[in-house]
Amino acid sequence: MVRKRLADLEGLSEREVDVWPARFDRTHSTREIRESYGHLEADARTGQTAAVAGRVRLVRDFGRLVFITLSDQTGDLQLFVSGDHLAAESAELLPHLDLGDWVGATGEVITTRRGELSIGVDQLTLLAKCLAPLPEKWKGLRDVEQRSRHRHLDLVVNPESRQTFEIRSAVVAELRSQFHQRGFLEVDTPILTSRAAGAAARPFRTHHNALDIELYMRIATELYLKRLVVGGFERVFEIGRIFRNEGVDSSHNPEFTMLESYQAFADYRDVMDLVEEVIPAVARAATGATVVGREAADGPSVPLSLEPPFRKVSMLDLVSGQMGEEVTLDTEPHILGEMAASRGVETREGWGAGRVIYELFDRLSAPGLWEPTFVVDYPLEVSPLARRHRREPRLTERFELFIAGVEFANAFSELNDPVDQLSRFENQASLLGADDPELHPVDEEFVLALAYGMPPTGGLGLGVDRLVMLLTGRTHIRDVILFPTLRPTENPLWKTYRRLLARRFADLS
RNA sequence: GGGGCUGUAGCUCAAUUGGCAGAGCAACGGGCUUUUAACCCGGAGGUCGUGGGUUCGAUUCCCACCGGCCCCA
Repeated sequence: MVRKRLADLEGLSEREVDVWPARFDRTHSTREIRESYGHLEADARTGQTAAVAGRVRLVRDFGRLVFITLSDQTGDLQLFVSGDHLAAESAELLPHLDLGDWVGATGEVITTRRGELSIGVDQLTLLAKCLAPLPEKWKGLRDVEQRSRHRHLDLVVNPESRQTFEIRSAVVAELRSQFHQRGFLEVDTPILTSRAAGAAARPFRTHHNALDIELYMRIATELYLKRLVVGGFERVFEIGRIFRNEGVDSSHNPEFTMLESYQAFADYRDVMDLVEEVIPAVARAATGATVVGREAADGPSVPLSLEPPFRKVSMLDLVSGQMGEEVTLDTEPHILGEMAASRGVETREGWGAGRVIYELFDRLSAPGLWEPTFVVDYPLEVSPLARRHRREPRLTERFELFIAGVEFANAFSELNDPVDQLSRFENQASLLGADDPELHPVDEEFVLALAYGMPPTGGLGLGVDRLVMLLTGRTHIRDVILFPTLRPTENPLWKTYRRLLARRFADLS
């Protein structure tokens, strides 16, 4: 097949047709044609000439008359190609036209007898040859792995996939706009760092040759951004790729996109207000609504409102409700341990009440949080970068936002006391165990920065990929990342193609 | 880490109680001037994921391996 299409191409170039033209003067997108002429009756002529360009998706060939469905980024349009009206050079091209070819078409805007808006083509130009066969036209490309692996084909044949990434672009654009509007300075902090810090996660390691040092790809942007607040940038944010050397599943990709923001003189209550404004604004900008359809695990799509105010509930109240009896930081550890064990939640020797309560929350309560919910006041042990709660020092001023059982945001009143911060870092060692791969050496530069004084600050981390999933109804993160991380494989087409293309290359030289 | 499912033509999928491998679309040849996933006729296309084992015979049964999907931890 490739051989035949290459032969077509050679045949055309021998007839002095430019088969790889450098440009084409398009006058209209297919959408513009539809918008300007969509109202026409059947069998109409407009006398208006237009030039459109796109990929050949369908061909209905009647011999002397050919209908072509042309597809560009904005939609589809029919080409009406009658042998009687086609310029001679274009007529030569027609028999060599294949599904998938990029063409330009010039002619009158008309409708057919059946009323289909069309271009009555008199000039047809090959813009680029499709040498490889496109996926099947009915079912397209279904296999989820193939769709991620060959994203270019997925985008050609699956319009809903194109739409997903258009929404993703709108989400990122609106996030950026929301933070700029509020006076946040957008910054870029290092991806290659000398130590991975700011989260509990395994980093990717790499090596810098000239400096001969180990480098780690960032697992968070948090510590750098807070150093900028120390430096006097009172509002900063970064939308950036984060890398965590961990497993891949429906909500985790080794590289993903996170927004982090920090604002001086604010606490976590202010950050809640911010999130309540930003999330609905982004939803409106990206989808036109603040209600999304979300499929329950075992049921049909249920509408989910993103309109504020969001529910606010403390972790202790939530866990108490879940357990059916009051749970506090003073609840005896063995009682908490029994609660966990009787519900199949594993705990470890030496965990304090806060750690066990967090585990109960994470395993039992969080998955059931359907409507947008701020869970507030996290135990100190699981929040090493958050300020102690102003009324209960064993808790922190921290919240996470849950929607449809998934964590979307994590935020706190930032810890700015360098003494407390250092002791928290050093306690992590005893908590995680000295050989835990998620344990990182203390970031000295960060602690020293705090020693110069960081104003009270409210910080936020927001998962961009998960937000896109929510707004597009996708349940797998790989559906919202253009090129998700995959095990490399050899494309079975490659051997054939390489041989054929190489032969053609040899003929040319 | 545990469990379940899965890999067959370029794509989407069948079939086989172990006996010549099937369809639609795409591609190829032919026909057709109003189609909408056009239609009609014809021919072609396969390392049945890889490697072993059992068997007269394995795509099918068994084992291992390589991918992938889902659920649980």
